[in-house]
Amino acid sequence: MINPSPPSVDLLKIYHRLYTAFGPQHWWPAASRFEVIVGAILTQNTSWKNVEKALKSLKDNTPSTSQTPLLENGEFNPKWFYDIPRNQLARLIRASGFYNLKASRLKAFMTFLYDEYGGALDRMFLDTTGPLRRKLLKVSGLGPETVDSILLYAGDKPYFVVDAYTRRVFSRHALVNEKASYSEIQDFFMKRLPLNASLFNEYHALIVNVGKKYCKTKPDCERCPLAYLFNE
DNA sequence: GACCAGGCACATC
DNA sequence: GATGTGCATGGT
Repeated sequence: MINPSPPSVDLLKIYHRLYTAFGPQHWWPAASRFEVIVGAILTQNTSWKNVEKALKSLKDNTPSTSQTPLLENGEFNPKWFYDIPRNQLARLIRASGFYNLKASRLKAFMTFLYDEYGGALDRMFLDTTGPLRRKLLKVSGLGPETVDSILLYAGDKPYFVVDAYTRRVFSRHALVNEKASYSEIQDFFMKRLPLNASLFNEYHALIVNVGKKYCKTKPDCERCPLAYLFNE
C-alpha cells in the first residue's frame, strides 16, 4: 500500500529537480516504434547495454540466403520477426540473456500483432474496440511494465511506467511503500500528475537516470539531486 | 567469483 | 494475495 506520505507531495517539483540536474533524456533510444517494442521485451530484468548488443546482433544479421530483419530505411521489419523460427531468433538475441524466453515472448507478441491487426502497429494503437492495455497484458510475456513501456514509448499514450528504479528511488524517500504493488505505485504517480505522455516519458527516463547514478544497492545520497527530500 | 541488471509466468501455500 | 523459483548473458 501507499505510504502515508503527504498527499501534497509535489511530484512536479521532483520532476523539475531531476530535469534541471540531468536535462532531457531522449527516450526511447530506437529507430522506430516497433524497435521500441522489441527493446521493451529484451530489457526485461536486463541491463540496457546487453540489449544494445542483442539489437546490434539482429541488425548485423544479413545472411545472403535469407531475408534481413531490416527494411530499406533501416528500421526493423515486423514481418521478419513474424516469420523467423523461434530458435533462430533466440540465437540472435543471445546477448540480452533469457534468450529462449524472450524469443518466445517476441513471437507471442508477433502472433498477437498479426492475428489482431494484420501486423500493422498503426492499427493496434488506433484500436478502439476496447482497452488496448488489457489486450496487451493477455499476451504471454508482457507484464505491466513492458505493456506500459510499449503504450508510452511506442504509442505515445499517457501510462506511467513503474520499474525497479521507480520503486527503489521513491521508497527510499518514503514516498511509496517498498512492497507496494505495481498498480499502487502507478496510481501514486497518475493521481498526482497531469496525464501527459511527454511528461511521463521524460519523468520515467529521469528516474532511471537518477537511480543508476545515485540509488543503486549502495546509494550515494551526497550528490543526489533528490537529497533535499530528506529535509522536507 | 559474487552480485547485479529498465520482469514475467508459474507453483505453492 | 504473498512468496519462491527458473530463466542467462555480460559488466563491475
